[in-house]
Amino acid sequence: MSYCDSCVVRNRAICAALDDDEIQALNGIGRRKMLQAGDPLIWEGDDSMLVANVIDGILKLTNSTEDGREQIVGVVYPADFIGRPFGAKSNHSVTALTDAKVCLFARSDFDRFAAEHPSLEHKLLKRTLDELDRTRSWMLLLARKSAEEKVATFLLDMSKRLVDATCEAPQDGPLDEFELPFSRQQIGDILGVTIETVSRQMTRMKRDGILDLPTRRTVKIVDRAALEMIAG
Amino acid sequence: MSYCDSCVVRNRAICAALDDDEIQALNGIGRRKMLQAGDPLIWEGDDSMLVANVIDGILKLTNSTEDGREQIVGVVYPADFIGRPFGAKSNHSVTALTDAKVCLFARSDFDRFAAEHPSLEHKLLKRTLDELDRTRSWMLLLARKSAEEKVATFLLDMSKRLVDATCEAPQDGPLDEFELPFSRQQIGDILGVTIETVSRQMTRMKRDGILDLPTRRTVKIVDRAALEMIAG
DNA sequence: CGCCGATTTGATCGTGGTCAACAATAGTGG
DNA sequence: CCACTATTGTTGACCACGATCAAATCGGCG
Repeated sequence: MSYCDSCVVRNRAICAALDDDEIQALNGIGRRKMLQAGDPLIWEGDDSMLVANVIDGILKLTNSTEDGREQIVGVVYPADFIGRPFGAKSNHSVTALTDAKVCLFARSDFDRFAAEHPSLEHKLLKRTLDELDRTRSWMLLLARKSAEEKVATFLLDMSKRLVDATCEAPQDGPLDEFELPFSRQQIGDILGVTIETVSRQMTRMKRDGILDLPTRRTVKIVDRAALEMIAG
Repeated sequence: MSYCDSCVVRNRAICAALDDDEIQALNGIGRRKMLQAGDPLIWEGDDSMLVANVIDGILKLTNSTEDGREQIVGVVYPADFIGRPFGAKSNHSVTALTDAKVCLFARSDFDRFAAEHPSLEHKLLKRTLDELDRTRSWMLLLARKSAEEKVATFLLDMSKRLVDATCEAPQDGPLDEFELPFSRQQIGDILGVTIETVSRQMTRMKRDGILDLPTRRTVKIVDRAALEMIAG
């Protein structure tokens, strides 16, 4: 009997590469951990001792300058992988944005296990390549897009990414209404703008009939075509 | 007899994971290709049919908006890997910045070969994880740093990255004088600023005695400490 | 209801973009 | 080797977007 048998991400996380015996072995070196919103998991610059799979919740990866400017460089969702195997240093901090549950491994244990299970490394490689592509696309947004384009692109991205996180029933298209898992400050930290700019852009889109904002965290996309036009 | 026997990156590229027999097999599915500065290798949005190892030269990876704004999302040097194995689409264009030599594979051939050679995938995974870390660190620069900080950070990065590309004799520390492999336009495309801004920052640093700029492409770091201070 | 943090709104300012002219260098042909 | 041109880089004037500072308002929670 192992935790993994009932794991909700058993078939989506990199664990999907493993058969039952292998899962059993992996289970032996991992442990579950609950995090509350705001809890840090890894600190930038620390020795990288941990890796993890996200079971539930959303976490952010951040880089900071010495004088305190922060940039969110990645957001991880259930089934995503966290941490830096085969490396000595963590280059970014990991912090829970919502209450979260992760499956935690000592890096050295994981490294050893991975080296013996090529199919696991293969899945991790595919995942890492995908993440690299996504990250590179985001660079174009950070460096070249206007505040308006950034916010529009962000909202469209959310409406796609939150599909399976939001509802039990599988849904194919993007969501037209969803709860933001981020505060305005965090949206600013993702887009590289200030909270005031995020706020102004969103209220302007509401005024223009593109969005509806029933509550602070709820977004309803009224005119998706217009939003896509703005996103560029 | 294979090309690989005399390959200058044989021991630094992912090929280093392979023994002589395996190299022989890989050699069978690859071919060499020369590129001139400016030649495209892969187009953004194309079906991803190619992957490659860089043997010599420098290439850029770019993303563009529909209206023509371009962002360089990565720069690859000798021994680096190019392309998107196990995926359908290329998310960015690849173009030679200098004359270059690459070792080219059909993606499907490479995918098959990689699946049979876990040690190759392991090297590729480590490389991809490193590249992801580097890319994420660059996001902080793009999103949060001032033009002055961007240029300073860029020059310091160059002085490290160009060490083994520049001179035959191995040198440990960063270079204090080097040739930029980029035009002002390309530097702007890397940093997410305009050519005028790059130019102004560099001439200001020259005026302040931090740099010397003997020719357009030559940079001499006179006061490294000051440059590091500015880079933040 | 009253408090506190999050968000919105407003006024002002500065960095870096834009547009334009000019300078310097590389490239080409006589 | 020099004249001519094309390309690349520099400099200046001006402007706009988004940052900053400040105040008002909203919303959650005891």
